[in-house]
Amino acid sequence: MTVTIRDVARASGVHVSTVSRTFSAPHMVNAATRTRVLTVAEELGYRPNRAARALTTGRTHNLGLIVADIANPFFPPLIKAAQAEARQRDYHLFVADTDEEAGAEEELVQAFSKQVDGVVLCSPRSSNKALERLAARVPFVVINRRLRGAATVLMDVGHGARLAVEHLAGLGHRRVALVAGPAGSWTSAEIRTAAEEVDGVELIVIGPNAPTERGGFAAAGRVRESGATGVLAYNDLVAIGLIDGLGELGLGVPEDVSVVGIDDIVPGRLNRPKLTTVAMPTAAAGRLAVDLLIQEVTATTSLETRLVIRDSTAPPR
Amino acid sequence: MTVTIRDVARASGVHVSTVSRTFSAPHMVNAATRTRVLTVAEELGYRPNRAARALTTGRTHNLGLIVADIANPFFPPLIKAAQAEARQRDYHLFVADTDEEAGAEEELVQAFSKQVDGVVLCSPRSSNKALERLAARVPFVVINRRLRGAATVLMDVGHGARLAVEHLAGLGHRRVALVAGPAGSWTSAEIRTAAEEVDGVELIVIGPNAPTERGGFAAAGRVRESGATGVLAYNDLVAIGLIDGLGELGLGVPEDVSVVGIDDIVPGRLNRPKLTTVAMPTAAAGRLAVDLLIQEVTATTSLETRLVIRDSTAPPR
DNA sequence: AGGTTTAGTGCAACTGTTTGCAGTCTTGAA
DNA sequence: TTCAAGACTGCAAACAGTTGCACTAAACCT
Repeated sequence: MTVTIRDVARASGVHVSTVSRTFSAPHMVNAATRTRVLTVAEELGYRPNRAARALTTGRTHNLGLIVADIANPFFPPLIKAAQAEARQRDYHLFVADTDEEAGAEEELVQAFSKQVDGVVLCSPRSSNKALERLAARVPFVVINRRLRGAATVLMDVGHGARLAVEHLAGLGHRRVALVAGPAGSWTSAEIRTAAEEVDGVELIVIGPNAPTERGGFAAAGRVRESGATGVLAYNDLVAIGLIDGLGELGLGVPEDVSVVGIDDIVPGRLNRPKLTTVAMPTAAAGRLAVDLLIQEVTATTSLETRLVIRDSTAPPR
Repeated sequence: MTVTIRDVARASGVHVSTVSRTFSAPHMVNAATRTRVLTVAEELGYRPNRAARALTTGRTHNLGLIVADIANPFFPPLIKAAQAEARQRDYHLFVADTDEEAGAEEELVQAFSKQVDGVVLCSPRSSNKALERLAARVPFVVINRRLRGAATVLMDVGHGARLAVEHLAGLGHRRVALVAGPAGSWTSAEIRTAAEEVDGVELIVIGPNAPTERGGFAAAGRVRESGATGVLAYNDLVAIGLIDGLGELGLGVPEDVSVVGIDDIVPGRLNRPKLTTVAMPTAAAGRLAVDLLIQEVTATTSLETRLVIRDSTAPPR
């Protein structure tokens, strides 16, 4: 029923090894034979069996991608780009989701290990110890986490945060609130130190907060009390929640207070006012991670972020 | 380096077939031997090689999932659920994206075919002919498309649309606009016929429109001209765009006109006003599709939709 | 006691490809 | 004309498992 390399060999009068070579090392076979084999293969509808190939070569041409939550709007563009890049290079991509549990990461990598040539881990929560253990099992690249010895792609949030605060300063804001993320978050720390570096504005840090819409909503009161006219939120979800919360308190955005988010997720673009935000190069990160994996290079890359100015920022009253 | 079934066999003094059986048919091996083999395997860090297993059994324990656009907010919850279900049943899930091109579907299934036990196709755009051709290659189940002979999971948009219009009618709206989707869309037709069945309201169909925010935005003018006080949009993106467009024309939602969307995507929940919408059971659909695939049953299922009432609907002036 | 079932295990063939090695046949150079 | 060097191609042994069949020994019947 399923047509194998042997069928093709028989039908085209050559040995299986020749058929094999016309697919995996075409230059080693005579042009005439090659086209003959190719046409016969086409007629018979032959497709190489990747499992068999994997068995001998040890390479599966599969990659794994592990993220915290597929449904979190931050990830889909990254997944999409990674998938596209993989496919273009004739790889297939397994996607898995830890549901925000650190333990699941290790378990997933284990499960993947015999089945992929490498895995990309997005913002892994596992300890360094655990990650080193995994490195022994399967090559991987991490996104958004510093980890020496491993291939890494970072997005330079710090730079983006600085741009954001400078943007606010440029509009004339002198008191800027930073609605921070969860305690212990690398990103949150990065944002804070960058924001503090900007001259000419007084920075009030509010937090820690949950990295969600509710977190932003809940922070609205303290933002008002702070007297800030501009605010940088930990991410777009927080920004959206904050704008909502400020609205409840009778403060309009951007008339009364300017808000800038981070991430540039779809809901921010659809929000009213459209969110001014720091765009994270998630697609580029996904692509790059896949490339690094396939080419087996260990490098640390830092991707530029940029500020997208939309409607949630304006000069202060 | 990599530990195989033979290593385990040698170390535990049994034949490879016994080791094989302790993993794939535990009941066929004596309890004592089984535990011995198991502990030895554990010590050696043995993991069955899925490629080799796939080669002999013909089953890969992999599934494919093909959607139009991973980054479209409609899909991630479905992908997430499908992935979780697959993993729970010891399957891995390839995710791929056609980027909205019908041709890519067939190509992708081809590419997957030797590598998966089945694939789930979400709202496939390919012709019936093409799909039948694919059915010969690999088992599949389709989501959101009627296709006789294939396992199918449908979401009953029609019912949801009816509920939506009834909701508007119940609030007192007598003139309701339907901002339809693209011409030739099954969903759009379904929505329309269901909406027309509701008594007591006059339905004005506006469209076809692009199924995007811009499509909704562009339709705002015609909605105003129609004199409708309530509108059912083709989906949440259209609804969000429409609300924006109505705002530009000086019409507030829900004060001046009520809007209900379809899909219940995240951006709708975060919108202001929060969108009243027809919730599609995408997660359930994803789970069910992989179940059907794994159990190899050919069934046609129709999943209930429900109306989620939030802030974009109110009684007319 | 003798025959039959049953549980547990070993044997070896098989899955579809790759690849190092060896052989054949041209070609080109000396 | 002879020899070396390529260019192709065939051979057969892996790769890491699964599984039908045969075999042994113990347990179960009459």
